[in-house]
Amino acid sequence: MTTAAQLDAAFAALADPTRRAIVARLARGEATVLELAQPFEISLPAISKHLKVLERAALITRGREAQRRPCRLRTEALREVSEWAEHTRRAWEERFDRLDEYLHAMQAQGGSDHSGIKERNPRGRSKR
Amino acid sequence: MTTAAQLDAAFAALADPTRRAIVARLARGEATVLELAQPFEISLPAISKHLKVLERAALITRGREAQRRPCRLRTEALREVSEWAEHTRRAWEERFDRLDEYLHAMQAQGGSDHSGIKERNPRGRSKR
DNA sequence: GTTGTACTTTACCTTTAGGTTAAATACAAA
DNA sequence: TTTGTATTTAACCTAAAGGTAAAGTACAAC
Repeated sequence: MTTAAQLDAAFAALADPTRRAIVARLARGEATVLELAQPFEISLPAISKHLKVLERAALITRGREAQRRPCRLRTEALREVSEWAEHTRRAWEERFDRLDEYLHAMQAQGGSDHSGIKERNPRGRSKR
Repeated sequence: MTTAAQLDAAFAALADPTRRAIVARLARGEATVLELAQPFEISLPAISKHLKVLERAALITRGREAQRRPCRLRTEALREVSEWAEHTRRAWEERFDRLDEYLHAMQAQGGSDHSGIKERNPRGRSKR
């Protein structure tokens, strides 16, 4: 179930470039905190905080292996993010298709659109 | 071209729930500032600021129609966001498939994985 | 039980994000 | 040219985000 709060937490977590880099790193496989910290110049506590944010956003889970805390990516939240963006984008493009048809119908009978924005189809000519 | 800065701006812009709501509203069609502000309890200057953030992140464009500034969604940035999330997710799932195969090979000859995280395939059994 | 390793927590600082109200701008209409 | 409508800019406030250093916890190994 995609609660609004879930999406919210995921987007907020991914807004930080360090956190996105961590997520990208984890996509290549599980890693410990020290391993994740290594590419960055910030302190370990800072990394620790970032991981906590990612965990609360359900973007990662943390295991335990002796004194290490290996991190693993969770895919659900990532999928929700991508689906929200795709769904929103598609909604607009479909609407645009309809508007496009409408405008051509209008143009055929000499109408005008009054949009104030210069006509510029973001995808070039509409498919279909 | 997907510059890191572009993605960064887009994710940062979408981190705010008000801004995501505005984007979702715009997916249903062009709207003026007043129209966009209407569902929210915050002041007009606050909306204006949000729109500026969205514009700088290239998530919207703004036209001009007399004293109105109709906003229109741009799809490129949204696509980049969704592609980043999908790509990252897929990278992990593909890696997981390989690990999965490896683990089963190990299991077949009596090995152990030492991961510290309880085995739990996020997608159920791996496809292929 | 002391030492080392891998973190996390606490207490703190500084910057920025999101909000406000009041004033400014841009244009239309009377 | 005054008035109204739509929106932005300016000045300001407050809370939260991201960072730090220093102390605390957990576990392994000696």
